[in-house]
Amino acid sequence: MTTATEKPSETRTPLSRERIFAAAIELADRVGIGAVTMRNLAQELGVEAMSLYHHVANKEALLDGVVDAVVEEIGQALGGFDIPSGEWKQSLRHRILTARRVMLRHKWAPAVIETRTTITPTLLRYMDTTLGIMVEGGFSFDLGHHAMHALGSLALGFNQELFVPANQEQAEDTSMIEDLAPQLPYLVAMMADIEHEGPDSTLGWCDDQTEFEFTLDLMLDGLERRMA
Amino acid sequence: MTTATEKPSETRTPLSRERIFAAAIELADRVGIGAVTMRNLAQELGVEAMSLYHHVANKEALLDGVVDAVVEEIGQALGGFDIPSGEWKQSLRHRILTARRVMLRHKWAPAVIETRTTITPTLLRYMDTTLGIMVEGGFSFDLGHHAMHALGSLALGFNQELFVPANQEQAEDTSMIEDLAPQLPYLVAMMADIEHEGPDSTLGWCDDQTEFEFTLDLMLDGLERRMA
DNA sequence: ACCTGAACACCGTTCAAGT
DNA sequence: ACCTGAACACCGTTCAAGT
Repeated sequence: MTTATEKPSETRTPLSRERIFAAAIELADRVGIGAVTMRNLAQELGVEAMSLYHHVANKEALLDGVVDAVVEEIGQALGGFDIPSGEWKQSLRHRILTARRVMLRHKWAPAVIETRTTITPTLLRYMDTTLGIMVEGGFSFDLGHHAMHALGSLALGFNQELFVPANQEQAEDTSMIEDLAPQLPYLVAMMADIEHEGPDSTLGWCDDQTEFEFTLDLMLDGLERRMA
Repeated sequence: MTTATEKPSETRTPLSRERIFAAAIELADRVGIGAVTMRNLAQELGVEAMSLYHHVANKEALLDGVVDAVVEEIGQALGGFDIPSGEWKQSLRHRILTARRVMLRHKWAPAVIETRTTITPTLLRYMDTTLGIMVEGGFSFDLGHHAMHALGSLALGFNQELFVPANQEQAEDTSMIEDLAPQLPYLVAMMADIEHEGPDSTLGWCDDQTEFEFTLDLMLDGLERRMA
């Protein structure tokens, strides 16, 4: 598959942190993050599990590296970590929507990012330029600081969706809601209101992109007001 | 310790879902969620691990029950799931800050909640009354629906803090930032700006409560504007 | 109806050994 | 310097068996 000649074990590409992280991302994209175990990952690389420990301290360090590589990918999608010259609000909006597109390629990434307890160099650079966009746009450091907290994971392109259905059957199983309907007048009324809009609307009608942009604009508008 | 007489194995309290969930919460509060294994939890209840499976289908169902119990605790802290009569913005603000106080008692809960893929009855009731506050306050169902998405985990009292330092040493280790300082002009300037405010300010100066309320008010103000 | 013990198929990781 | 194989101490869970 690769351009390497097929002579086995002759000039085997040596392991490296970059190769390991790239393989982990590829594996997670293909079979899910749950299947990214040290043993599986090693097999993917044609190596024994213990060989990985020569390049990463442990599994936590592996996941740190994976997150770092994903943020690097955001940087590439942005054409580098520069501060664009235009208006801050538009720059920030574009940056966050770009990050979101990268996250949509790696649906497992938000969950992994949220388990991290250490920051990575690439992420620090990403945070710095994000703050830079705001400061160059007229934010005080104090407001910029609050804004970084407020945007939170949104700045990395995801809004933690609580309770995404694990599978299709689950998404279509409304029996619990039907049982509880008398106790849920507002949710039931909301669903009725939405069905009124179109016959193909059901409980799963929410459009993620729309909701993401609604939240993003809610915050950007609020920040703009506080700046004034 | 309990009021039960000490006669062993005579009138042992039978296992129940409620007892199991309560014990799991107590154990998580005391030793962390990572130590809540089926074996440890069983030992805490004076029973074998396999006995738990007679009451919960598996570990996922256990965690679902735990989340349900935590939401129930929010309900109790609110004095029930009723819709208060006052102004919507104040009611919603109070509700969310109350949820936050409960989460501060169970610091592991946000992470567990974010791993859930099924919704629970108690959570549905909590969501319904949250929506109810907005609708009774004049929101359209459409705006209320967007608002539920926008508030997201905030409505349960937490704002996913990315990269909380795992320990004290890590929080005080600024060597990586110092190495990268030339590439982080805005973060460095922000830190300098804050030190200017007071000599005891460091990188860890952020006050969680303040940041939480900033984000909350940012969103509530934005929703108020969109309602008009 | 409820609980148990042994066993299975996994984990991440340590260690001593190979080349 | 880099990789390996066996082993250890854990997991969640199945199964057949007890009372």
